[in-house]
Amino acid sequence: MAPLISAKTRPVRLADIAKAAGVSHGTASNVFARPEIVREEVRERVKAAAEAMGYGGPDPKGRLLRAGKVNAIGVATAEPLSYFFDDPFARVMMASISQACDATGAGISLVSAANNEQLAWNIQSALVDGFIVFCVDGGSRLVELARERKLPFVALDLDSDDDDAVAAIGVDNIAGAGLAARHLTELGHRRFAVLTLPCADAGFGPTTSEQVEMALYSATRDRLRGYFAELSRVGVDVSRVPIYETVNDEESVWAGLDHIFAGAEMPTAILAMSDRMALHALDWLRQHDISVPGDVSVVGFDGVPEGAVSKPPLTTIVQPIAEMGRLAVKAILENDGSFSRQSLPVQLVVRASSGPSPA
Amino acid sequence: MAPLISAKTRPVRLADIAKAAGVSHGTASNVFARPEIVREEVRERVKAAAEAMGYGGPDPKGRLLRAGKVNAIGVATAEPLSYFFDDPFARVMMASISQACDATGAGISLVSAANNEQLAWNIQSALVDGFIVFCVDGGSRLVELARERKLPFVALDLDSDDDDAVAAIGVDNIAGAGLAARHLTELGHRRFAVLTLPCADAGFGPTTSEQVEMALYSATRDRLRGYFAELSRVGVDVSRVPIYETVNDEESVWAGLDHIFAGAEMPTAILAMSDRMALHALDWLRQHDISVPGDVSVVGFDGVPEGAVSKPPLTTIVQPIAEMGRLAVKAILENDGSFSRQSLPVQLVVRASSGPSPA
DNA sequence: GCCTATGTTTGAATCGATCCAAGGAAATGC
DNA sequence: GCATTTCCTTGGATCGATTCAAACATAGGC
Repeated sequence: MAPLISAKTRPVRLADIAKAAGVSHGTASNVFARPEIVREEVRERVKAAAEAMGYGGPDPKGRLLRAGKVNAIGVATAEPLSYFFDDPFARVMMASISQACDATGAGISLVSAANNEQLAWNIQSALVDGFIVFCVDGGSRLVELARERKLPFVALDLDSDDDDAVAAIGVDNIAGAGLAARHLTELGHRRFAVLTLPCADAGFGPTTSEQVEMALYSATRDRLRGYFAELSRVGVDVSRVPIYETVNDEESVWAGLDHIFAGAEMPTAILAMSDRMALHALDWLRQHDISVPGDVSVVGFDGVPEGAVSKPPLTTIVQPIAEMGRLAVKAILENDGSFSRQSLPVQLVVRASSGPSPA
Repeated sequence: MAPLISAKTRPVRLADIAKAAGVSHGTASNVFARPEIVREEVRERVKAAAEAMGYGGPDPKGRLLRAGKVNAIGVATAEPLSYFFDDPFARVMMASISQACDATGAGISLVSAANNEQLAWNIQSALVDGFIVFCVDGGSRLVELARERKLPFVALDLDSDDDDAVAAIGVDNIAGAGLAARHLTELGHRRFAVLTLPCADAGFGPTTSEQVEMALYSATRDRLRGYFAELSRVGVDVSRVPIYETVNDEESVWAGLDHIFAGAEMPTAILAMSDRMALHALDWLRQHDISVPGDVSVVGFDGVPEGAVSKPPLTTIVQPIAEMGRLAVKAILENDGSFSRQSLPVQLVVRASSGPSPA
């Protein structure tokens, strides 16, 4: 049986087994890296020495420095690590990113952190060949940090205000939001409420379109612009449309609906900037015996799989998530130093959560 | 604006900016690692040089070699990478692992591969301080590879047949399966069917208990043993209980049920070795207008959150997934060279998918 | 016996940082 | 003015591998 590792002993190095086998370290290295070029007798001797000394194979730490390439891409977000496994949008995106990575043999490192300081350090010290940056929240800071590493990186989701030196893959949020709103106005809705993604730092509550305009992240701004452009077009007074800022979780969405439906004029349609919020909204409405789409219609944004099987199935704006993931990985791995910004089309998918306005 | 990276130019090194700023590399290093010990005037000069030359900060590749610690743990599985985001059990487990990592500031590297050869290389070259090994399939090979790295590692799920030099965290599968079976026998069921996890390499179809006994992975074996021990106890002839091997996806589960319900004696109860299979089974039964639990009861295994909201909610054996994740991370990070094997308790959670036997 | 071709092995250089003992300069004490 | 302390800076050693030109050995050709 191989000797157990002890916490005390210094790990065995290639040089140690080279000495033990009486060969140079160059030869020892070849035994592992290019076994075919070393004479069989020597090869066996080195391998035997390695076995006897409990050598764990060439340490990637050493190899890495020489080789330069890590062969892994980092996926970064300002959320805690568990975001990757909890959030429906993130999961679908990650699944497509991982497929692209599998196809090319690249690994994935999850980079993230609870607090801001930790995040900076984690990005600075991540062992990766490039970053894919999830711009859900705190996007600009994240982009800034990633850029400082001078490694290839792509931002997921276009920031229309960003300068063009940032490679990005995203969708046209204004057009998508417009599609969602138009779907509802065409169904006759005139009284709306909007659930927005986080704008300022961590907090939820009623907000205004001026505040949303200052949102850190452009998807939030653009989606509101898209909604309001369409609503204005049909004569809705957007200054009276309640906007509730959430943190994209159940608690804040429910608080938002408590607030919205406590108002004098109850909306007949809810525009949610993410499917996650929309799904939480459906739960709240069901619990309050408000019929969807009889009393209230709900339209989400993202196109996560859960939306297809919710009760009722969710009308939403579908992003080509798989395509975005594939393009992002490609952009990192085939990085040629050029920056590119790609905008992908979105699609309105009508399901059962939206219907004609009551009244 | 900082100069753009070009694919051609060799990246700037710490030594380059030290030279440019007219200081030693030692001092240059201190500017980034311990700025407080270098004189302000010098610090600014070096920082200015760094900025001017487009230096991306100390390369973690270099630091790593010196420091020795990666500060990341690898999570390995023999499935493709997307398994981490697709599979409900994996997701819950990963969420708890990531929480534990966040708490300690460690990163996560996903290690996996489409094919076996690639997998070996990926494990050998993963830049991690230790491994958590998901033993869903091909477990023993994975454990072998991880062990060869001589890094701390923990297998998730105990393999009762493994030798004791492998640290592992798992649940008592025999007892858990017994609990599931007893629940059904107490409800009066006597006609059963079993859906098993993969036994041999990739393939699905009817199988036998002898075949399952040869399953690569002990959880499969143990769960069947647990089921059959209980069924035998109440006098069921287990040799006549149909066993269908799936690959834990919708297609193979549905094929299994097609097969099982085509038989002469339709079962009144289905024992599924994972919630994922159980949930697919519920879908199949609903589509075939077979009432659950009126006609058929279904009991799963794992305790994933989806089971609580399925139609009907799933009776299952709940594993303490969060606890397992936390312990696994702790075992890696606080590795003191000792091996430990921990078996955690499971719990029967009765929901609406199980009821009294008809007839 | 000399020259070439072929196959192995060697040892120095390199990757990019951090650490540390030692040295130098300025400030303080007496 | 000399000794002591304090504060910065220096440059060599180190982390663990890979790579490559050069040295060496052996065999074969003539």
